[in-house]
Amino acid sequence: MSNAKIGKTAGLDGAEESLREQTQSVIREAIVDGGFVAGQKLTERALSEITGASRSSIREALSHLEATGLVARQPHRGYTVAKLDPRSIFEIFELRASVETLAAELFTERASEQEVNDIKAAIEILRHGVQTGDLCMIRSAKDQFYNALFSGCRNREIQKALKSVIDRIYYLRSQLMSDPDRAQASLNEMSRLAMALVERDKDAARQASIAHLESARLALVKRLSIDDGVSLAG
Amino acid sequence: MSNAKIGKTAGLDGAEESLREQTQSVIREAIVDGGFVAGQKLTERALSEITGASRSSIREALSHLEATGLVARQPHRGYTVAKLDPRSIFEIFELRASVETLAAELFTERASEQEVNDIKAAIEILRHGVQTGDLCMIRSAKDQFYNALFSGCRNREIQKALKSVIDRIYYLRSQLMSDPDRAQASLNEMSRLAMALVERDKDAARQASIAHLESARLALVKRLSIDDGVSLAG
DNA sequence: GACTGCATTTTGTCTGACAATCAGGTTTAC
DNA sequence: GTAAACCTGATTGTCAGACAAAATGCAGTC
Repeated sequence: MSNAKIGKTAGLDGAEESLREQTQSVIREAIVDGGFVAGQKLTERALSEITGASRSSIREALSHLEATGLVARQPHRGYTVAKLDPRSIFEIFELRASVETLAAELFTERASEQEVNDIKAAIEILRHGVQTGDLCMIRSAKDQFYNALFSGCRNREIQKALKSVIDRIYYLRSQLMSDPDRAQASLNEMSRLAMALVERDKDAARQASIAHLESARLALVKRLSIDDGVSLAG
Repeated sequence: MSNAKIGKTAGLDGAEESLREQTQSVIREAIVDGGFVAGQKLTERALSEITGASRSSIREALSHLEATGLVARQPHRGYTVAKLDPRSIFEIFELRASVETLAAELFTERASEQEVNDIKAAIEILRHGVQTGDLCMIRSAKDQFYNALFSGCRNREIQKALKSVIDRIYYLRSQLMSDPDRAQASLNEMSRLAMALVERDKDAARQASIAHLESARLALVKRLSIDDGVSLAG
């Protein structure tokens, strides 16, 4: 009965993750991929059945995920997939605008040639994905882009901070990218950013990063039919 | 035997924290206050004896703290208080310089009069603490200052991000503040920042924040006898 | 002193237990 | 008919105890 779904992944990866970590990954991925939707209740028994892990491991995993902000706990009511109200989305973008822009600036100073090439490659894949409307390709291209950016800025704290907030809005991305106009606009913005990164032009990177995030935020706000003025106030 | 050290804190606080959360707080505070030193091993049995909680609760608490970066886990070797190498300290300050400065800027736009007054009050306490060399007072004044700043910037994401990195270098603060010169310098810098915040002068706040963090970083680096060039490279 | 083998400790995980609490439906009172 | 009171089943929060696997420490050997 136990280990039914996760198993030992015998010998293939040398990583040797603990069961709790694997469980955590399963839950995390289910959330960011949209398999678990925002607000959904996560009962320990259900997770136990899905993952095959015992309540102890599930609870440890949930405790970790709670700290990352992906799930929320209500006393005696258990865990739910964290909900993002418009206000939180605004706040996340405000933070991202600052940190991600810093990451871009640092990238221009510190990235290796390999990382610069990764950026170039990611943009090419992204372009192809947008042309063919392949959401999956778009997603993996963006992942690659951001991984190169994070790696190139040579700052694990920035990486951690960004990863955590991006994780939380990840599931909204596919919603946005399914709109071809937004996909095209996003490609243009990211291309501009990529060009600045490749040329190691700090100022241009800064501007492109800010522009991209602002644009993404507006698109999201529009998509969620939120009056920006309201979410700004208070 | 159980609940020996934590107990129910009967009725005083309406918060009604779960035992796991209380345990977490106890461990966290022990770390940031320096009761547990960096690198120290945290065995489950020892923590269990200290807090009175069972292994399950301890492990949940540790799992949460691991996510916040305060403790580190090594497979089959358990948890230790997270160690900060010079590189990480540098990275944290780089991140802080960006986010904390943003917080200061936002404060000038969004803070309530109450929060402005809290800043003023905190600086007065800080001044008094520095004059008398009372480290405890200095600490609580800085806590108050930062709480007001975080609250006034009206962005919980920024608050969370900053709290988490500041927690991790908290224990270094008292080391720095025990040097009267540094304490005085810190007071001057923070006064300048406070003045800008009170006058809601965004540009001045930005500059003061950057200056303060850079100065704090340099002091820390000097204190730890680190060649800045080395920690910057790579 | 370096190395090997065994005993002890610790981790990682599971199971089963139980009180407290919550959620939902049912009965009762007005 | 609605609202309050009640009961019941599910779920959480926590504990204790179990056990294999891994790490650690130590004694004895070379």
